[in-house]
Amino acid sequence: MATIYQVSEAAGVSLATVSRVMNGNAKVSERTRKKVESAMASLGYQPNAIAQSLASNRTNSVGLLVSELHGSYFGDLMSTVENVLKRNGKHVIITAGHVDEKREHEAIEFLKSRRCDALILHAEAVSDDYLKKLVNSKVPVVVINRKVDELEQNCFVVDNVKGGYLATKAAIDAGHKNIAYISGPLFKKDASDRLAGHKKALEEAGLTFDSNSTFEGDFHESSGQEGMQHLQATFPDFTALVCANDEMASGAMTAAREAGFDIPSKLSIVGFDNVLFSRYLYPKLTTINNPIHAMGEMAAHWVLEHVYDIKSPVPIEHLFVPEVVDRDTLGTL
Amino acid sequence: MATIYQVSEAAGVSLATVSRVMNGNAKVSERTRKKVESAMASLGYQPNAIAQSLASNRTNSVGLLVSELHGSYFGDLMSTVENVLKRNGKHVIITAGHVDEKREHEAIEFLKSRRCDALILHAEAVSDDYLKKLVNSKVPVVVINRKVDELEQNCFVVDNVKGGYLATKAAIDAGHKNIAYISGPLFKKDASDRLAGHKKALEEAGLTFDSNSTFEGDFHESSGQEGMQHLQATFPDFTALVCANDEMASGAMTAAREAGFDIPSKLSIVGFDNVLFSRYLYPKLTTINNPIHAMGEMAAHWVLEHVYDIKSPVPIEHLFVPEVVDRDTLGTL
DNA sequence: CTGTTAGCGCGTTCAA
DNA sequence: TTGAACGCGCTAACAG
Repeated sequence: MATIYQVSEAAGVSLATVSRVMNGNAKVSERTRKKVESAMASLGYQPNAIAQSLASNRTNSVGLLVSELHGSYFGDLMSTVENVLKRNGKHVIITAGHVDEKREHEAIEFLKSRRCDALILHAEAVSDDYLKKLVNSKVPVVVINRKVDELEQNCFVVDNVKGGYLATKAAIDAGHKNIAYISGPLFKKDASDRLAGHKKALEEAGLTFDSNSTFEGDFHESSGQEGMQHLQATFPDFTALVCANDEMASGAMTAAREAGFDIPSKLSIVGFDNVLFSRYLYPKLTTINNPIHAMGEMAAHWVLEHVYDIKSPVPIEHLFVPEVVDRDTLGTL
Repeated sequence: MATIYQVSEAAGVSLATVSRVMNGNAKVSERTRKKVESAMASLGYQPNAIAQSLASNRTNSVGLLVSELHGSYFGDLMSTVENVLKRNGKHVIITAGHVDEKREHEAIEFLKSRRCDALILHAEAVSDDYLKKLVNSKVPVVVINRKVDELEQNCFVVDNVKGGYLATKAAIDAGHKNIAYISGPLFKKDASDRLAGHKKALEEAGLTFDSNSTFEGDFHESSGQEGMQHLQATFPDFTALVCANDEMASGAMTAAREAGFDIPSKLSIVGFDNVLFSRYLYPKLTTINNPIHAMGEMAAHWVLEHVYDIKSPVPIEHLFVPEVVDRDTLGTL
């Protein structure tokens, strides 16, 4: 690996001059520029990003924390964030927190130790206090899918209460009165918010909420199956089932079929998130769009604007509104 | 951000001593270790990984190139690689090449500029020559899902010919004689290999290959739909359809249903890859297991062993064998 | 066991 | 417009 020093020797100029043509910030005469450039080319010179970072205190890379590296939801998130950042010459360093406080913490510390210029976090397990400290430290931070008090300007969230409301409202509008619900793990804010929206829609329609109509799942497919089975016992007459995410909806659909229910003639199902595979399901899942794509883009633009002085092409917004994606699993009664 | 220098001052020792307690490689007396550790704690010291890397020429991070950051296939790959590496204290830096020669090249150069200790590449677009040069340069490299001549020891691949063979063989064994095929883009080695396997199985069973029975897709869901429609015109009597990956199989299933074919009573379908969502499909997709998980693990172990001297718990293998995953979309004739 | 001293490869003053 | 010199924060000989 050639170094800047060898280039300077080959070009017969000083080290500083080579640095100047690399960064193009100071004046360099056309002639010396040519000399340097051809020297770089013939040596196959590539700057050492590590050394550049140490000297300039800039890494041109932003850290991204997700909960998992697999799954459509995070795939979409990583993909969009990387896209807009790379388009602007910035790189992304991705880590996974696995929804575990210790591991999330470690992942964030890793990103900090790599001196990322900014952090984009989908942090679920770490405390609000920790996030506040982080935001008040040197490194610019934004948080996705989590609203932290006093940090509104750093958070990008979807209105989960409204999403939950819309899902159940759609079922109600289709004529359903006995509506079961499979929630996510309720210690998670998004899960409890969605459930709150569900209750609100029920109430508004004059329907009473029966605690037997709910099952607490874990956002994974298998708990959708479990939930479906459980609910058949505790709340046998439901004609519609709202699930707090698409994975569980998929599991519920499987269980429903195994129990002999045709969808949607015998049972209607509504999901949440609108992940990619929801349209591959059969019947195609009616669900609530979680604008993860838009949130990821916005977070990336925030970073570009606040850290790299690259103005965002769109106004920065922090609250995103979900909407119903009407497909084939919700039937009218 | 406290530096090692401030810690040394606070602890009343030299800079080198602090370094020693951090890295734990040289002897340090219990007393001074305590002093240093408490100084580090009270200052909230965190080593600057950038500076460490520059000085030690070690980054403790390995670069991973995938084609896309989304999709089950790459999700699985990233997830497993990260898991085994992190378990051994190494970090992963992920980049995407988007199956484009220029972008793959840039992504790899980025990883090199970050001085990754090793590279794990799922490179589809870059040339064999480039990969050979890379392997012969300083940085250790392994390639996933691509066999490069002379680089067998650095490649981890599944036997795609055999996979294609098994898929079609399964259909033949179930009594099918008119078997259509939707391939991937044939300039890709894995796609053409799978097709070769298909032909081999046909031949072996005394069935003649009809070029009208094949449609060249692009591995995406939509081309599965197109393929299905196309084949109904060119090869109308097929009772089984083999697809070169699960996404296209999913698309074909949708198209088949829209055309009124029941699966599997009227039409059998076999996929390839066994990605996560293949079991969420209805009916659950019969497919060929692509041991991406095993390959990812193996690649990670290779790196640990060759670069970090951490012996692999399992013998390193380079060729993986696919197998049939028997589910619900293949019916007997 | 501990301290001193060179670098690692590069950016950035400050002079010239 | 260019060069010399210093420093970024840390590791790694080499002494002691």
